[in-house]
Amino acid sequence: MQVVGGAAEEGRDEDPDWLSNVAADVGLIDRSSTAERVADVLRRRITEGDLPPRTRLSEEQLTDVLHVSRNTLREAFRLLTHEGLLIHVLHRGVFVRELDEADLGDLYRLRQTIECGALRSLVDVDPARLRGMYDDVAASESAARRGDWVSVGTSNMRFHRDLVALADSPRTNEVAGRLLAELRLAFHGVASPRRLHEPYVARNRELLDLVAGGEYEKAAEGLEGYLEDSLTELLAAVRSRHT
Amino acid sequence: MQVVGGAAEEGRDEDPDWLSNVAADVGLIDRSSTAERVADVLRRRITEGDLPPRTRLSEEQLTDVLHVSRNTLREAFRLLTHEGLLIHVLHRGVFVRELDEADLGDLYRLRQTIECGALRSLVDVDPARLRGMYDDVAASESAARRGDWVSVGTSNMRFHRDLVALADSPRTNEVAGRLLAELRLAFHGVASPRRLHEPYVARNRELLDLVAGGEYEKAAEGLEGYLEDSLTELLAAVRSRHT
DNA sequence: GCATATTTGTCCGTATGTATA
DNA sequence: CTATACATACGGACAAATATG
Repeated sequence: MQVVGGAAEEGRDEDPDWLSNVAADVGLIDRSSTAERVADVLRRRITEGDLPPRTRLSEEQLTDVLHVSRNTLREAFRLLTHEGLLIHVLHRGVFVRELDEADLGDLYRLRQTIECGALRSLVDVDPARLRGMYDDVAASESAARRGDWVSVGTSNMRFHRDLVALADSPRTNEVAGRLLAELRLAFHGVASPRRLHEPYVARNRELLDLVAGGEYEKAAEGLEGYLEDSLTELLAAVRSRHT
Repeated sequence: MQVVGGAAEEGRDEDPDWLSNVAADVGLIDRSSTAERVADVLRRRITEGDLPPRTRLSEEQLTDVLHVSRNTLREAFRLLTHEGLLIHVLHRGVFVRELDEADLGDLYRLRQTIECGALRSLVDVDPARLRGMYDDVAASESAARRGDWVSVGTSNMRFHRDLVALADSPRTNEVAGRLLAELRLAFHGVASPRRLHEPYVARNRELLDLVAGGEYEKAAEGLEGYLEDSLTELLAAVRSRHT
């Protein structure tokens, strides 16, 4: 398919390790099946907002564009459906998911248990592991100064992903990743992304300082209120969009 | 396919609501696709222990037995792979997942945050909603008196599923369901299921009484220790099996 | 190490069933 | 009610990778 180009066209006897590493760095993951690469493309289009909620993904149309068979495409659909980005209506096809207010409430409640639970499970975090999160905060601050609120949102979400990752639990990471991906569905198409993201830049730094100081319980309590406020803002934003 | 038989053979103009309800009750859900029904069959075989971990699921073999095409079967594989019950090795096929000790530790840590988080989020649970859980406990006690430890394990897991369901969060339910399904992979093939399940029959009742009394925080704390003990037992059991 | 057989990965064409105009 | 469009499911085919001798 066109995305990976002629990477594995000619039958090299052995792909050296550095090759797959480079491919991973550039984002052209080659170790995966065609279906997963198709899913990667669609996931990006969705999370970047090119495919807004309620968009129908026609099998015929996409097989033409992506140059893959319907079977392969359907496998990609399955992947994304189970990530919550698509919904599958029997005999009607797949659509980009739209989140209603109940979904948002549910999403934030689970975020609260997952993220705060991750914080509370911490013991003696190596300060070196917080460097990435300080980078995330710095990226948010820089983007905020530029007024690039979409980028602020992106690095805020990366902050939360890295926060959960401190707990070193693969399954927790996976669940958190899915929640954050779903959340992006709600962020796109909001009238004022500034109100949605700006307040949390400073709060992220405060939170991170608490973690750096080993005050995990305090951090968890702070995060609880943080998420409640965030949900309130988000609900207000989507409500104003629908009127 | 043969599993659902001739449920919706003749084209009735309108299925009355009670009909689909009955179908759901009996477990012959007809609204699903063939792939999902195939996945249901395989899921049952796996969770019941008929297909032990490391078993390879041959496409050719299963298409013969289940009378479905390879494409349909592969869609079912995809579903179960994303539930964590199968692993998919590129160009080698799918295998029933085997959990190592790290998996078990990870699983229980996430269980702890999810289940205890669900308990802590409760406020004023309607006592009527606890009836199902009291039934679960009664079923465990009855099976324990019979010495049917596998059934004890089954109703214990149902207890935990219903416990999480009290929080009324669809996503939390889904995550908890997947965790419990994965857990069953580890339970089967254990030498002494009694040690694994018996101690928790009484503890389930204690826990439930705390919930009935509105002592959610106390229940959550109790559950933490409960799960730690359970993990210790489980690790000992799988270790003794591998020697 | 090599050649062969087996199995999976991918794609295509088609027939059937379902939803919507 | 009919017609159209589309998803569902099937079977066959070939390529690619793996396993086996």
